[in-house]
Amino acid sequence: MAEYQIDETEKIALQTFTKLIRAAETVTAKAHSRLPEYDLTISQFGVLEALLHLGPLCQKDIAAKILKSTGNITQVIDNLEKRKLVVRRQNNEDRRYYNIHLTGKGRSFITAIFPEHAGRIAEAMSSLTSEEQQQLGALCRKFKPQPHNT
Amino acid sequence: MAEYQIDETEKIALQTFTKLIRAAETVTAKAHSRLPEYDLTISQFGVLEALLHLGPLCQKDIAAKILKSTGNITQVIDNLEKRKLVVRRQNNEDRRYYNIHLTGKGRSFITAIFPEHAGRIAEAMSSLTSEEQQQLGALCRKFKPQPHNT
DNA sequence: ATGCATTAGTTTAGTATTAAACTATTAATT
DNA sequence: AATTAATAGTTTAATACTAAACTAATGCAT
Repeated sequence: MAEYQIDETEKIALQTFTKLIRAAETVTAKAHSRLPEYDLTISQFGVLEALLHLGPLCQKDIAAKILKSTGNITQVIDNLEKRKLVVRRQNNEDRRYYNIHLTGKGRSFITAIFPEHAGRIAEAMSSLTSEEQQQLGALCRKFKPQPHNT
Repeated sequence: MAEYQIDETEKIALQTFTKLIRAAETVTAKAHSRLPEYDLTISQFGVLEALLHLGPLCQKDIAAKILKSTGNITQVIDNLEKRKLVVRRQNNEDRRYYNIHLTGKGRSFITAIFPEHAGRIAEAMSSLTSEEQQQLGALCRKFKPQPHNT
């Protein structure tokens, strides 16, 4: 009986795990399908979106926000800076930090494309009613992320 | 009123989307944290697991199963074959196909490590009760995946 | 039968990503 | 004040992955 319990619990966990991963993959694939048209990677988009909604951030915070390594962020910011969508500004109180700001060009760019993107996400999520989405969100919130180590 | 509805719907979709992605990321990070100790990538593990539970598969089916491109599968199978964990066997009825088989070594290897891996997934999922997991699974199942194009 | 289209798998070239070693700056300890 | 530790960001080397062009085999059409 106890053995059955253990096996059954694990079986449910495995099945749910697979469904969760596949759902996430399905939805992200749809949500990000048009980013190449804007010449943006998912990470680049994530950075611009974060800066738009949260204001200037240092690279470490950006890394935490979009779940990537700081080494990767260096390159993503490099690429965005080359296109003059963002700019690095060294913090004068603590010169280890660079605060990353949207440029005017960057702001109008992300402002212009964000609504379409949001619409695409909403569409990708529309397999669920808003009520179901809230249930899903409530369940997902119970997984506490561990801080990234890099 | 209609306008409010639209915005509210989209807002919920965006929030839920973020939570879903983060939950998937959190759980996979925990679940796969020890794979490097077995000298396996996530994809390699996925292939071995699929072969163990589903029997021999052709590369296209493997690609669909682990959500990667066929070009990538070629390389993953190459690497597993070098380590003599799997073997390619050309299908004689249709010689375009290679059926990928676990070797004896591959089978005992994956059989040995799978229980630990399953335990790790179960642990990662243990933020939710089995009932909650089943609710989560039921919600996730409503997202219908689109077939991969490559 | 001969060409056309499709399909499975491979190759190639390029990109995103990471871990780990490194530099530069700041904070803490003695 | 001097040394040590911690922190933000960069660099380096390596890997996983993809898209797209390609090869080889099969099925279909006229």
